[in-house]
Order: sequence, then C-alpha cells, then structure tokens
Amino acid sequence: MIISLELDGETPLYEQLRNQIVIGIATGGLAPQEKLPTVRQLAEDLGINTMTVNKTYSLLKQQGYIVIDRRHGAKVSPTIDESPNHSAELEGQLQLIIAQAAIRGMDQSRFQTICSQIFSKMTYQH
Amino acid sequence: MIISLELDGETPLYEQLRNQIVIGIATGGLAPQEKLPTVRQLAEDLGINTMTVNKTYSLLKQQGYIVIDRRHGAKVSPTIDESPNHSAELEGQLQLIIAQAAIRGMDQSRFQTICSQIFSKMTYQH
Amino acid sequence: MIISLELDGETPLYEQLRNQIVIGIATGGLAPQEKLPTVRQLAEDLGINTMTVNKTYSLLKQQGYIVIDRRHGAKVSPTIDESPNHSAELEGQLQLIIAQAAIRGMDQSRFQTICSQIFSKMTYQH
Amino acid sequence: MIISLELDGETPLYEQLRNQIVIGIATGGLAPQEKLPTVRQLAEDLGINTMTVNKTYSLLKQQGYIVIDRRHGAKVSPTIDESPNHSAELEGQLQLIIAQAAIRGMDQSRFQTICSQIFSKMTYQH
DNA sequence: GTGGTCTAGACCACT
DNA sequence: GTGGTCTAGACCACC
Repeated sequence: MIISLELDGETPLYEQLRNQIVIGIATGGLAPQEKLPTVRQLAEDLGINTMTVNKTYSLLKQQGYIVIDRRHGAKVSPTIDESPNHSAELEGQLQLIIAQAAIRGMDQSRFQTICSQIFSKMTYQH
Repeated sequence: MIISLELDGETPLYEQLRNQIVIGIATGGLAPQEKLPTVRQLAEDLGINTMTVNKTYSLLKQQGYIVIDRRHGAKVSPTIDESPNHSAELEGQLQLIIAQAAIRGMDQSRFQTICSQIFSKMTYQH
Repeated sequence: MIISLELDGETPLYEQLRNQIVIGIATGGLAPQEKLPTVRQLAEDLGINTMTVNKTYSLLKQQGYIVIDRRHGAKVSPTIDESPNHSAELEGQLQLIIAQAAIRGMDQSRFQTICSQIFSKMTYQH
Repeated sequence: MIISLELDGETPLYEQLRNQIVIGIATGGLAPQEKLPTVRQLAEDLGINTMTVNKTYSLLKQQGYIVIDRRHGAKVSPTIDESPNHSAELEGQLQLIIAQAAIRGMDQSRFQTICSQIFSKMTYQH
C-alpha cells in the first residue's frame, strides 16, 4: 500500500495518514486482521516523527478501525462497528459537497456516475 | 436565512460560516445578486468577532461565490464559474466519505438515495 | 482547586491530571461552565510539559467532561451526557475493588459507610 | 474457573490475569489452599507467554494472595493479611469511581444496590 | 522489539 | 494569547 503525504498541506499529517489508512481498509489494500507497520517503521518510511504516527494509530484505534495487540502491534480490526450516528454526520458532509458541486455546474447524473465509480473500488465486506 | 455556529466544534468559525453561506446559495436561501449583511451586522448577530466574518467574506470572494463592491457591500455573484479542476478535488473528498460509509456498512443504493434527497433541495440554476 | 501529581508514580501524568479534574468536577471544585487554566499556565504551575496537559484536555474533551471554545479556551461542559454503557464498566471496576476489600476483611456495612462518606462530598447536579 | 483475557485491551495481560484470580479467590472459585495450575500449563491454556504468567504469580505472591512452594507449585494462601493501609488505597479508587458515577447521573441508592449485589457473591471467609 | 509516555522547544491557525 | 501540530530524542512497560 502506497502512502503519500503533503508535508506543506493544510491537513495535519496525522489526519492525512489516518484518511489514507481508512481508504486502504475500504479498498482492500489493507485486509481485516492484516498487520500494520510498526510505529517506528512507518515513521521512518514516511520521514516523519514517531509521535505523529503514534497519534494516527491512537485515533484509528479510538474510532474502531484498528486494534492494538500488546504482543504483535497494530492490525486492522476483524470487524468494524456499524456506528449508528454516522449517518447524520455523513449527510452533513454530503450536503456541503453536493452544494458545491451543484453551484459548479455538475448535474446529478454526473455526480452519481462518479460515486458509482468510487463505490466499485470499495471491496470491504462485513 | 438561519445560520448556527458550533462555538465548541472542531471546524473553524470562519469555515462553518463559509460553508453555511455556500449551502444557502445552492439551496436558494441566497439568490444570485442578493445582498449579504454587512460584516459588522453579521458579526453582531452571530456574536462573533468582525475579523472572523471578514475572513469568511474574503474567502468566499476569492472562491468566486460572492463579489464585494466597496459602495454597496457584498452580494452573491451573478454567475459562478464552473471551475474545471473542482472535479478532482471533489473526487478526493468523495473517496474518503464513501470509504467510511462502506466500512460502516452502508450499501450503494442507500447512499445514492441520500444523495438524491440532498440534490432535490438544490435549486441553483446556471 | 489543588492538584498534586506523583511524578514517579506508575499512573501516567496525563491520567492523574485527568482523574483529579474529574473529581474536581464531581465535588464542585470546578463548576459547570467554569473556565479551566490555559494549557501553558497549568503546565507551568505543575512543572510539566504543555503536551502532557494538552493530552489531558483532549482526553477530557473526548470523554465529554469539558468543551473547548476556540475563543476562550477550555471550560467544564455545561451538561455531561449520561453515558449508557458506563454502567457495565462501573460494575467491572467495582467487582474488583469489592473482591479485594472482602479478602482484606472489610465487611459490607463498613464498605457502605465509606461509600456514603465519599458520596456526600459529590455536589454535581444534573 | 474460567479466565478470559482481552488481548487488545488497555490493561496489561499480567494485570488482567491477576485481577481475575483475585476475584476467583473472593467469590470462591478458588478456595484457600487450593492449588493453582503451573505457570507452564496456564500459559499454554491461555495462549500467552510463560513470562507473563510468571509475573502474575510473583505479583500475587508479593501481595499475599498466594504462596509458592518450590515442590508443590503455587496455591492460594491459607490466610490473607488484613492489610491495614489497604483502606487508604481503597478510598482513593472509590473516590474516582464514585465521582464518575455521580457525573454520569447515577444516584447513591442505585450505586448501593449494585454494591450489594456484588457483595452477595463474595464468599471468602476469614 | 512493540507501543506508550514525557520533555523541550518550535511554529501555526484561529479569534 | 488560545489550543493544535510537529520534531528529535529519550526512557519505560509489556511481552
């Protein structure tokens, strides 16, 4: 799995990293139960501080995407909870994105096509 | 048009405000050419600093959503560019949102339904 | 409100700090809406690093005990959710404590007396 | 006696194990003088490292819960000290637990009821 | 060898 | 002036 960070972007590094790992899980780049790199290893590979990776892992753990086994390090959660209130949050995010798309002249069918393309790459199974 | 801010949220105030105005434009709460409140007025109504509102207006102007006339204040742009490179940015945002939705157990048809509902409220016409 | 940390204890500093603030809220040393010291100030007062205080505040925020207002810093939450699954967690903790008390020869009435004394100092109102 | 460990929990394995054995002693699952499994055996049963079990046994011995005889292995102490300074430690733990319970909206009578239920399962006799 | 914690010191975004 | 982020480097607890 390839990870690329924008060092000078506006999104915090730990959040960029978190996002890419989440996408990796959804698209199958990281299978359930698969072991993640160690904090040190990943930090070195990306050229960033171990604390930053540490924060990412803590966040992912707290959100249920990964579990941290004291014996073998971090791995993708075998099952991920179907967070109930996630739906409301999702709608809020979508509303803004769709508002911008509508203003920029994108029609609904084009939007749905893009969604379909993205969805077709999601291989995560419950 | 009603605007509500979460003072203790994670999103910066100026960005929350910007987002709500964009949604207002897309859903018809703010018509093209419609005059916006003065910086001063809006700041007072919302109980926030004028600098914050100022930053929001500057951002909206820079992104083409509003125009600022020194004499008559700010108003919604008569026409908004169909920014071409907006598409790439959109896909990036959607990818993350859809990844999270997929992991949380939402299937594509449910997702499309939600999109349709939101789209049906968008009244902005080019 | 007085806070004292064991620098060489086994409990992490950020957790000791978190615990004392929680107790402060429950016993009225910190009223709802009351402003907490700034991260820098508290770090200096306690002679520890700002990052450590920062972590404490993040944790308290995440657990709903405090809110962080971008304008004025951190303050005690006006209302704190009555976390539903807290009950199970509580029972687990109590079971261990009571087991140890029973083995050490403490009878139930004595235990209840101690609980009553502690409870009488809790002034937090919903 | 059944022991179950959370490999991905926050509590160290040796401590989880220690806690469950203490509860076992208090609730009668392990009688005074009863022999405990060998380090080797227990480690294998639980699928953990022998060092971990070893550490647990050392801890339990040091705290007076078990005695270790080189010839016959470990067994539950025939009598356990009524450690006097245990009381202070107990109060500290209870204070935090009760503070959290109070904030989360639990009233004293409900709390006392839960304590009674737990106490009724404690069978350890001095 | 793993993650967890802490420090000292720095810079940035937000208001 | 607030909290948020990041770094470099260190030590510790756990297994």
